[in-house]
Amino acid sequence: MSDFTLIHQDKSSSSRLGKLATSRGQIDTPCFMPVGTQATVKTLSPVDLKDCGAQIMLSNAYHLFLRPGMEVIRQAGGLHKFMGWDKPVLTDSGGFQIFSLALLRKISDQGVDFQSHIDGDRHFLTPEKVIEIQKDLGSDIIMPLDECVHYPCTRDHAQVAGERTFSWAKRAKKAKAELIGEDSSIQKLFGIIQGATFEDLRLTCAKQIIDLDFDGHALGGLSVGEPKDLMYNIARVVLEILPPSKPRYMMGVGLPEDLIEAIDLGVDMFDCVAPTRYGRNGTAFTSRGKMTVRNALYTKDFAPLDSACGCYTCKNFTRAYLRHLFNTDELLGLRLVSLHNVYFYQEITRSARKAIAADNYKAYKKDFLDKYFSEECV
RNA sequence: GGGGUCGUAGUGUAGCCUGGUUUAACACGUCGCCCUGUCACGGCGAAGAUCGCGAGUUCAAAUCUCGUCGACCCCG
Repeated sequence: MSDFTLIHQDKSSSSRLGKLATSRGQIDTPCFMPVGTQATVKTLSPVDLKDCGAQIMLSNAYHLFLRPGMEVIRQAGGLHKFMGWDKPVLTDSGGFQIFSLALLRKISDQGVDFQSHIDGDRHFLTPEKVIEIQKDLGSDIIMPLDECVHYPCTRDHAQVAGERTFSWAKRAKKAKAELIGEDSSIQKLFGIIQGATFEDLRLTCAKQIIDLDFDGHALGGLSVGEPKDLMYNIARVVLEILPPSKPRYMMGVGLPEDLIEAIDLGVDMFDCVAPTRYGRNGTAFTSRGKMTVRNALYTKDFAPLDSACGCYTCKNFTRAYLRHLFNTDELLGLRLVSLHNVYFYQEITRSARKAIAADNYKAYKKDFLDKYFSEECV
């Protein structure tokens, strides 16, 4: 019996409705995972997240390994207890940090020699070590160490990174079997497909990863600066050959329009810092597009951020008030807009699931994008 | 009446002593753009000032001199 159940395949698109079973509850897909790198989704409490409808959150093995360190997490009784979140958690391995903190690393086939961005201490991360860390974290879905490349990137470099990612995937799979066991109901291990923007490399990587029989498949290394049509094209090409019986996770994506596009192509899971980072920087995502909350335009605007939204922020506060909070550097502003944005993202997946169930995804998508990119602001 | 301090973008200031390297700087405010597996309450940019007004000195004045107007302070 698989932990992932494909409930319905939309007849108007490649979008799918599914359920992913974990020991901490089921996740309806398509789903969006708010990012809580430091064992917290910045400014939001677990109660806030649940109120938004978040079913799973993402955290990060690399960051937690450095701080507070695994001894603290072990003594706390695992990551869930440590941060007071009892729903599923997916942890990223730190593969992306190799990419984003590139100045502080040396990659070899054996692993990654990192210098901590916090105190300069050196650490050596291997595929095995990363599995061990995530075992101790106790996250419900764990990710193998991978190598992400920048865009643009040469074919040779992309090929080397893809091959290394594959060889690390094999080691991760083996380490998981040895350290945690084969039982996927405790912790699932997804395989990450790299290959940059080269279709043939992506397909090769995908086939290799598929053969290793992971619990799910992840598209890595996308949305790193490549044009959108390239990103969607690569996603489409890879998704076409992924087995429908397993969940597909598009790592680090994306903006609202990206979710809408990728769901159309058959992606089931997403994570992105956008709702929280944009929220902290004063941009709200609304059904009518992005809104820069601090603009003077809203000084005396006593409407909610989005009149179509049912979140706590929209039910209780006005644009004028939120603008005031940002203008005065009050912390509540960061929190209220982050809350709204996370709710908005959850609402996208909720309504997408409804549309898929009704075989109506294409119409839903068109309606969403028409409104989102329409010129009317209010 | 006498003496003094000060007048530079919407606001608050720097520059003035030791004129030119000033396309007059900075902060806040205003406006715009950016952020995609978070070293990120972050990053980038734009508009906005005939330097109170007038005259003089000088090759050259926000800067020196004189006058004038205005604000404030002290002494009568």
